[in-house]
Amino acid sequence: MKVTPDKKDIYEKAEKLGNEFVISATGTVIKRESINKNIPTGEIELDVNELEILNESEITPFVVEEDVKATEELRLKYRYLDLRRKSIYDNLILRNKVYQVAHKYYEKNGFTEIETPILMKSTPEGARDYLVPSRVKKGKFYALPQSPQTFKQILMVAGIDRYVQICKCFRDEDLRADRQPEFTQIDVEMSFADQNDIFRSSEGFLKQIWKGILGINIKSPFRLMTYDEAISKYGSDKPDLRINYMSEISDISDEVAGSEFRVFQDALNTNGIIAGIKLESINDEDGKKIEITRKVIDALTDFVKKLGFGGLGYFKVEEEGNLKSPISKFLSDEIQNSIKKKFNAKEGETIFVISGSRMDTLQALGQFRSHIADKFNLIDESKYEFLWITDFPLFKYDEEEMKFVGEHHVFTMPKDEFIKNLDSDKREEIENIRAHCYDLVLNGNEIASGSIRIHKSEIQRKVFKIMGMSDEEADQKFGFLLEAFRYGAPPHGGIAFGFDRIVAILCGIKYIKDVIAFPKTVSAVSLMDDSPSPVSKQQLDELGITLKKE
RNA sequence: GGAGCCGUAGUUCAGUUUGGUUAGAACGCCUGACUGUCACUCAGGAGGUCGCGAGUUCGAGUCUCGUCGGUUCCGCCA
Repeated sequence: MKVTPDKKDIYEKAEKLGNEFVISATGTVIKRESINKNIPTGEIELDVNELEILNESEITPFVVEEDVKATEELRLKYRYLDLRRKSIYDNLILRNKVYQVAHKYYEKNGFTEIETPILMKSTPEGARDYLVPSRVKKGKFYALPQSPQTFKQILMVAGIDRYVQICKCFRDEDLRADRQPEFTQIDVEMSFADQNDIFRSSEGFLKQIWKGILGINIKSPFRLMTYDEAISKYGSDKPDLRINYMSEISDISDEVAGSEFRVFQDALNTNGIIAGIKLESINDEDGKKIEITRKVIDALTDFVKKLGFGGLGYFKVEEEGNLKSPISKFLSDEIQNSIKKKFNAKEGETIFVISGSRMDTLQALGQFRSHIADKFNLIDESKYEFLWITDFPLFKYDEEEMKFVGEHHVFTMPKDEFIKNLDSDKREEIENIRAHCYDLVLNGNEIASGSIRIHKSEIQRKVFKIMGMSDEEADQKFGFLLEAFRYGAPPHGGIAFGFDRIVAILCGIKYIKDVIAFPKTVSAVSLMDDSPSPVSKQQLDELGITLKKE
C-alpha cells in the first residue's frame, strides 16, 4: 500500500495501524517504483485514496509470523491466532482436500455414508470409554464411541453392503504425539469381502489421495508381510522400510549355541534367543566415513540398557575379515565365522547383538534399528513405503490380568486353519491362532487397521469365552450383536484409516496437533476453552451425581 | 502409574554447573526523528510474583522437597 503524507487524513489513519488490524483500503493498483520479487505482490501496490479501520487489534500475546517463536502452550490457548499462520492454515486446507477425495472415491465405488450414534453403549473391551451420564435414566451412562465398530457390523447385517463414514472416535487413554483423545477415522466396511477386496479398495483410495494431493503415483498392490515375518526381521509390527544401511534382524542362537559365553548360555537356558542386526559402513553428509567409536558404542549401550537389557554386544569387521569385539575371546573361530556368514559381514561393518526372551530381544532390536536410523540419518525421506502387515495373532496373554485379551479387537475372525484351536485350553495353541487381521503401515506409522469379522454367533461366543467372558456376560455386553448374527448376517470385513496421521504424513509433519483445528494437550485439556471444567451443583443434581471428596 | 526435558519482561531465551551488589539480550510495545518503506533506520523509554508453596542459608532465579502446567517416551491405546 502506498499512502503519502499529502493525503493528510489517510496518512494520519495509516500511522495508527498495528499488527493484526482489520482494514478496508480502496485505491488504484499501480506498478511499484521499487520492485520486490521476494513477496508475491511485489511488483504492484495500491495507491490508497480511502482507508477504513474495520477493527483494531490489541497487542497479540505472540507475534503471528510464519517462523513462530511462541511455545505450543501459548499457541493452543490463542489457537485462533495460531491458525492465522499460513503453515497451519495450509494443513487444514490439505485436510479438507483429503475429505473431498474420500467422499468422492467411496461414492464412486458404491459406498454409502451413514452416520452412527455418538451416544452409545459402553463396551468394556479395549480402551477406556468417555462416559456421558443420562439425566432420564439416573445412574446410567452412555459412552462415546471408541469406533463405530459394532454399528457398522450391524449395518452389514442390515444389508447396507458398502458403508463408509468419516467419524470421530474417542478413547480415554494417555496421549502421544500421534494420539489425541478424540481423533478422526475413515471407517469402511464391506459385505462379502475378503482380505484382498479390502486391500484393493484401500489401495485405490490411497492412490487417489497421493495422486490428487501430492501428484505422486504410488505403486500398488502394496507389499505384504506377515506379522511373524515383521517381528522376526524388523522387531516391530510397523517396520519403517525407508531405513537404509541396516540389515534385517538375524537370530544367531544356533550359531553361538556351542560358545562358552555366559550371557549367551543364560539366554539359551531360559528359552531365550541371541539376535543381532548389522550396520553397514556409512558416511556423514560430507562423504566422510562415520567411525563406530567407543563413545558411539557407549551411547548405544545406554540405549539398550534403558530398554532393560544388560548390555550390547558388538563385532566390528576389520580388514581381512577379522571380528574385533570384547566378546570374541569367548567365541571360537568357527563360531565367529558362522556369525560373519549369517550377516554376510564385510570390512567396515558392525554387528550388534543382544540376548534375552525372544519377543523382548526382537522388539529391542527393532527400536535399536530406528534409533540408529535417526542418529545417523539413514532414512530416505523421499520415499513412501506402504506395507500391509497380515496374520496377526488373535489373542495375547496378559500376564498381569492372567487372561487372554484381543490383539486387534474381539470381532476378528480367526483364519480357517486355526478355528479348531478355539476349543483348545492350551495357552500355546491359543496364542498360535492367527487372524484375518491386517494393519496398513506407512513409513513406520500404522495408518489403517482392519479385519474380516466374525459373522457367526457361535464363533464369537468361543472368542469371548477364551477371553474369560461367560455367555451371560457376553449377552449383557454384546447381546445385540450376537442376536443380529442370528438373522442371516453376511460375511463381512472392513478397515479404518487414521485420518489425522495420514494428513500429518501428507503435510510432512510428525505431530497430529498441527493438522487438527482445535487439538488438546497431552493431559487431554483444551487450553483455549479450558475444558474439561467443573459444572454447577444443579447440573450434577439433575444427573443424580455426587462428587467424591478427595 | 513411571522416566526425561522445559517453566525468568508481552514473546523467545541467557543467567542455575560453583548461592552473593541494582536479574540481562533480542524481538515486540510506547515516545520522537525520517517523503519510498517492504526484517526500515536512528535516538530515547516503559516493562519482572524468576510457575506456585514450603525448607536449607546471613543471603535462593540458582540448592532440597512438594505441587501445578507444557512436552517427549514407557506402561496404556480391542
